[in-house]
Amino acid sequence: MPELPEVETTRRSVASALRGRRFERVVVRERALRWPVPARLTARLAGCRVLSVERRAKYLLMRTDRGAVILHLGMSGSLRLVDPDVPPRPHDHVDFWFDAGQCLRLHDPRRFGAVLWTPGDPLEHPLLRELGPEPLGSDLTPEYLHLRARGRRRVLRDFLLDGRVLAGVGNIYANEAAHRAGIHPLRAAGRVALPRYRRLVTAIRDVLAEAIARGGTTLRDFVDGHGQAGGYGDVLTVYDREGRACRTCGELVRRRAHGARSVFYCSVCQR
DNA sequence: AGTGCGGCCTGTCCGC
DNA sequence: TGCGGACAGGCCGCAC
Repeated sequence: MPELPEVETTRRSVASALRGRRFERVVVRERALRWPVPARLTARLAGCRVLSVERRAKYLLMRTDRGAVILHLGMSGSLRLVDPDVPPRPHDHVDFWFDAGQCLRLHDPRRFGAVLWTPGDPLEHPLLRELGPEPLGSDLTPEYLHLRARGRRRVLRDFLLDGRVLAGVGNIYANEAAHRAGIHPLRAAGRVALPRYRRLVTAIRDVLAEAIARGGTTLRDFVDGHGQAGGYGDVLTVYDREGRACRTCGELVRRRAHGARSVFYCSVCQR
């Protein structure tokens, strides 16, 4: 579910409340997430001061003076700041309590998310170490993508979903960016020329930035740290719009199954 | 080395 | 109304 814009929206909505706070305790109601929530988290975290809340790809990093908490929202996860007296709902698996009474609560029905602790640099954690460049950073260039795609027969949509190529782009924004760039998402990544990768990089950046500006995409249940849904779903051009008119040319948007997930595109605008 | 798939989970929706 | 199956925003780990 949450892709880069939703994770970034979450980060922005909780960062100022958490920065400078000390962890008091962690309440784990369900340990069986993507990986087991580390045992004795309270013992490790109590007293640690939050230096910053950062994002890398779709991971949230709560850096402290002794290590970092790595959070992932998986397909169905969300984080909310809740008042101390709010009882947990089903699937509210983990509470992080802070010294001034704040509670950061992880909700994740499908339990594909993760809560991890690392005493070292979280960017060197095995799950993060091999990640490709941040799409909104200066490391992502048309030349980089073009080079990485050389000889690759994998379709563009899947190429963009590969975290080692590009960090944080999921199925919604890969489809949206391909549409904005006018490239068919099922075209082999290695058969896209450099000028089209220029358009694609611009499209990726613009789509992600606009999605962040609108607080992310809420298809069914995404909310930010204040419980607010995102507004980018209103302006999606192809994703989840099968049979509806392309906002550019009026042609009906098509959907095709590819691998485990759907590809959406306009057969007129995208070649 | 690059590629595709199974599997991890719950919830929702759709057709019968 | 119930039931089975498909599908959903991620991504690791494995077999080829």
